[in-house]
Amino acid sequence: MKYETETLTRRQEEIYNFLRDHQEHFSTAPTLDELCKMLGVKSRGSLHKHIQALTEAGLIEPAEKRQRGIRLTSYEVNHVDELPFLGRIAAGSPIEAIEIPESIEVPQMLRSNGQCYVLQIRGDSMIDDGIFDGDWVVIEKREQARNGEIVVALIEGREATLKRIEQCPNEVILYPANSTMKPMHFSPEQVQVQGVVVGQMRSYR
Amino acid sequence: MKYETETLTRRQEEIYNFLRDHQEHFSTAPTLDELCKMLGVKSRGSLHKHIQALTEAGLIEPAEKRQRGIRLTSYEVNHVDELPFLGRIAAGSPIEAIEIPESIEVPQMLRSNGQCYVLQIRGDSMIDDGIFDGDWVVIEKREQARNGEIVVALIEGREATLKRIEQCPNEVILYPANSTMKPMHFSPEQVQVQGVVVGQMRSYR
DNA sequence: AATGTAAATAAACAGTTGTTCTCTATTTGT
DNA sequence: ACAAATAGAGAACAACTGTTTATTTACATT
Repeated sequence: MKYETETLTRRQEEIYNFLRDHQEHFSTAPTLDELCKMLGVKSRGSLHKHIQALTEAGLIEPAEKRQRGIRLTSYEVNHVDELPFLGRIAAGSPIEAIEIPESIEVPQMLRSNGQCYVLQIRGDSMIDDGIFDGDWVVIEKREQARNGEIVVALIEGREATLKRIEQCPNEVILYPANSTMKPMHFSPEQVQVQGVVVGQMRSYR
Repeated sequence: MKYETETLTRRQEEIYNFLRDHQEHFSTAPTLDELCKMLGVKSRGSLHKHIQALTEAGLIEPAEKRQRGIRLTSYEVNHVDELPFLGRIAAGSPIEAIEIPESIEVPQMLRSNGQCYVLQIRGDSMIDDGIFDGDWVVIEKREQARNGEIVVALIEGREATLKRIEQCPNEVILYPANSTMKPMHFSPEQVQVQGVVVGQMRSYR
């Protein structure tokens, strides 16, 4: 007998996609019987073989206690409502990118219609605007900003900071929201807007 | 045979409290066997009678599909992506409840394992703690708080506020996080903790 | 001393669930 | 055209789960 190939068969992929598409509608981990009904399969044993293959492929895992249904691996992580978590941002340094870009759950309310991503705040430079060390901010990727918006600004192509921006014809002023720091003045060429803050989240645990 | 009294027996209350205290630790709905082990009961049948009584009392409900464990009523509120949005809270007034309780999307990261709900902030009394007018806060329903936590406190049974709490044997101090306001001192009987802040969200649009 | 209630144990039952097996039909590759 | 791979049906099995019943123990009330 041959070793199993590590690629999925057509039907296995079909079933996996079904599980992915429907995982949101499962209140509890689905049963083989339930899945059979939904997939139109009449034999529990038939389905079991596919489920077993997917389990060995690491895409699925049985609910821990036995006899308690099947769920996708990292069930809650693959939610539709996730944005890429790109890294941490501290005043005066480049953005510290995450090696493996993770995902982070973000409610619809905290996003804009544009392309968004998430950064975590390092430091207290925005403390007076209610953005604290450790907070997550949702950034809409955008090159232009309106005056008064909080932006991810790249200074001299090196440092990245989160600041409130005021743009005049000949000058760009970045206001740190921290009474112990002073506004910084630049020429328009020195400052490049990378995105605008549209949401913020904090966990107290 | 007599009709069942509507009050719980000593043991029923004991078991109900156990379930309440431990619901956070259940990843899936617990089984009678599992509960037996945890409670030190050797017979599944013994426990079943108590569970049945609690179910009739409306405090517990069997997981929908049969053969899938037992959960507290409204257990799954914590497992969907939305939490009930109960109303707005302003310093010095009762909570302004929403007529029809809506739902609001809250990421897993911003919740605790306990029962949670969402309030929207009115006013600037927590501005120094980074909680602004219009922000949403995620509250874990809880009657006890640790010192330093931000709580929803009911004062004299009437006013509700969001404050940082310090509890001494003879005194409860509520600190508004706003330098223009002063800490308020109460006797322990005057202040009732209703919940603890575990998360916060803000939209900039 | 007699009685009733609460609580626990143990055994048994039926339905569910995951698993394994054999057998058959269909598709695929050479 | 033939063999291998894939897919499904159905049966059978053991473990688990909720439920019921009979029996015993402890305890408080009368």
